[in-house]
Amino acid sequence: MPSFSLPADWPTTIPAAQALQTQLATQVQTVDDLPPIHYVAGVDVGFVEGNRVARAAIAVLSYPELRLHDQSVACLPVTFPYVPGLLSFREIPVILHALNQLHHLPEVLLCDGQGLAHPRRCGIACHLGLLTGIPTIGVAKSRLVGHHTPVGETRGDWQPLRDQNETIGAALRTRPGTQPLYISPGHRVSLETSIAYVLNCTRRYRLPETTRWAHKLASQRPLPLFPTPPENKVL
DNA sequence: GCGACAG
DNA sequence: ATCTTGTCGC
Repeated sequence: MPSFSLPADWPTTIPAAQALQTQLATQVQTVDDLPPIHYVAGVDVGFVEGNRVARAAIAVLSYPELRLHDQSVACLPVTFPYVPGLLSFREIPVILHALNQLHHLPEVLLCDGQGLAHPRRCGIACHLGLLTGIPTIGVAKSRLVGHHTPVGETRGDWQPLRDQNETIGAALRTRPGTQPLYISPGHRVSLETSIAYVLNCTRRYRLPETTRWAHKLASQRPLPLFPTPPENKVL
């Protein structure tokens, strides 16, 4: 079993978190450096208890069959507010906890959110990739930064997502008649390869099967340890 | 000052 | 993210 942990100097303030992202961005690798892929995983985080507790779920699927192979769910009190651009500081602690409970680590991780397509080029996919060494891809349902021309209507059509005169990701049509997904490299994966994996993990829905499984697990009610016995009402 | 703003 | 019923379209 893996044992990833937070760095000792984990930021607790917004300025410190932003400074760390600027520094981490210099270490992000956007050229392909992946082993042969046999397992792909999706990560998702949900909130319960009135947003006071974060629940992370990871679904590991065989590749390219996309059959569920391993899974884990972890909970942790929330310690950082939601601030656009600082998502990783809110979600990574509980994600590491869930990763540590996996029996089999995937060779690539599809994250819910941006990778390179971030104001400081360090979205949650980059951050998680740097902390774990696992190749990561950012898969977001909406845009954080950057602009693009209209995307074609056919599955697989895409347009570069640009910001400050550089390509930071892609708006990808994974299903006709729905909004495009925003794909960007996390760590150790190129944009072209990121797009290919997202398409290969997507069947008949807008979201990849990895993300759909993780979302399902994260929003699922935990099974009671002691199920309520059937009542013995006297009628 | 105003609009934008992953989950 | 989460709160929530019905509803439009293939």
